[in-house]
Amino acid sequence: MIKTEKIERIEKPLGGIPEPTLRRLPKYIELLTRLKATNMKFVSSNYVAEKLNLDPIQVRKDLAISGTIGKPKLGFDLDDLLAALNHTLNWDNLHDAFLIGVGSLGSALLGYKNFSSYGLNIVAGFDSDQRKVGKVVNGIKVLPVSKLENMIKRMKINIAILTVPSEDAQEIAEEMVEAGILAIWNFAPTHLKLPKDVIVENAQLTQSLGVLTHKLAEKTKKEKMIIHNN
Amino acid sequence: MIKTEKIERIEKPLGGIPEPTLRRLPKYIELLTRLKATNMKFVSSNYVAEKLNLDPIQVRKDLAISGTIGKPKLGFDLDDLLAALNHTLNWDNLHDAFLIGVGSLGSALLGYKNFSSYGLNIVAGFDSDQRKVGKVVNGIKVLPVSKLENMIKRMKINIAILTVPSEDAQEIAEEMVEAGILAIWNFAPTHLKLPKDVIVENAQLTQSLGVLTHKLAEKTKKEKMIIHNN
DNA sequence: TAGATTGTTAATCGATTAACAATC
DNA sequence: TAGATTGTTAATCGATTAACAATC
Repeated sequence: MIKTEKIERIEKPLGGIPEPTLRRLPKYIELLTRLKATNMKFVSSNYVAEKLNLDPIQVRKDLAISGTIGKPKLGFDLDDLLAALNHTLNWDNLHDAFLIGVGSLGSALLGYKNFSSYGLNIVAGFDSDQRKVGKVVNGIKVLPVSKLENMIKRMKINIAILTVPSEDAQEIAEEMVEAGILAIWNFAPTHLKLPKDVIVENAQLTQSLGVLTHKLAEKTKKEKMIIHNN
Repeated sequence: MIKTEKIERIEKPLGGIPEPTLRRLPKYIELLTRLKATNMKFVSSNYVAEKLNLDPIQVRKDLAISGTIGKPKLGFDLDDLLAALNHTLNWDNLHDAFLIGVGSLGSALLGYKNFSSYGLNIVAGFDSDQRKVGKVVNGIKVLPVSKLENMIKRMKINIAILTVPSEDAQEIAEEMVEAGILAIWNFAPTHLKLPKDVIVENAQLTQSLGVLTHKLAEKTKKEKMIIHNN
């Protein structure tokens, strides 16, 4: 009994930020970065809400979790707010990462220069295709996947970007977990079944596409109904 | 008064599926497709829940919205269920789409053969770079972006995949809306401000990356606390 | 039949929205 | 000061989870 209480008291403040809030933070960061470039110094929750089509109260609640305190009548200090939000997402320091699967998507990601703004530093690519091994794609070397486990251990890599075909994803993921990987950013459209202490985030391309095609069907249906009602 | 009531009665059943449910549907489809390949004929909500780390009750509620009725003791007919889920997402018929921005990510997407499983058929690419125009990338022709508006109108294209740099995204999106586009799948990490009847789905790479890096920070922090407590 | 599984109705939980006092 | 904006506390809403009856 006493033990349970203790655990709850320790864990509660840690998993503190609601995931919907967490998913909105990058939107704030993106907007604020744009505003900063125009030399704006303060920004109000109303302004942010209007630009992002959100509710001002929600914006204030969201921004509050970063710990920044706004000034009545003025709003939030742009620099402070940006720094705090970036810190909340852990985007203010770099994490080395491996990318596994140097196909067309993997190569595109290797070429994406902006990952450093998001705390990500890709240090090597891996592929099982001998023809790709040894190549340098956008300045990043491609190594044989056989060396993956060893390199994760040796370099103490925490983050893996998984861009292999669906069929190979589960197996490689398990290997990496074995080697001590802490987080996997999964681009393969398949569910990875791994120990629950491993952080898995799915890039979820099919998810957002599904929402889009479904909404489109609804919209078309609705328009047809309106026509029939006239 | 009477008018408002009428609108509500018409709209309620249309926007019926909760978005969290909608976002889980692709996961079900992916799993069921794999099971189908093993010649399984029936599947229970418990089995699905176990494979996807979900709650069985939630799975049953989710599957119910597709209209499929399960058989007590047996579960759901795999083929029926798959067909119904694909229909719910509108993945059972093809939609022509344009892709705008044939950079490395855009090219990677042009090469992605599986979009047809998701109801998507990319018929042309567009780019503002004269050197890319005229090229054929993975069988898909690249046209000048100056022709975009006209082609959307002429071919009655409903879906656009937007893979241009952030700075250009808003302007091109507005152009496409002008031309009558109904839905935009946005890969640019910027918020598009458009009339609210336009369907915008963000690929949200930064969102999922943000969740990952945040959770990683929490995890590391927690582990440090545990060490200090020992 | 007994047992497994579905599907529905009710309870709980958490996020969003509203109301309002505090403050520059 | 008056007015705009913040931040907190309460109310509402919707999704998840629980309980249980129905059925093969």
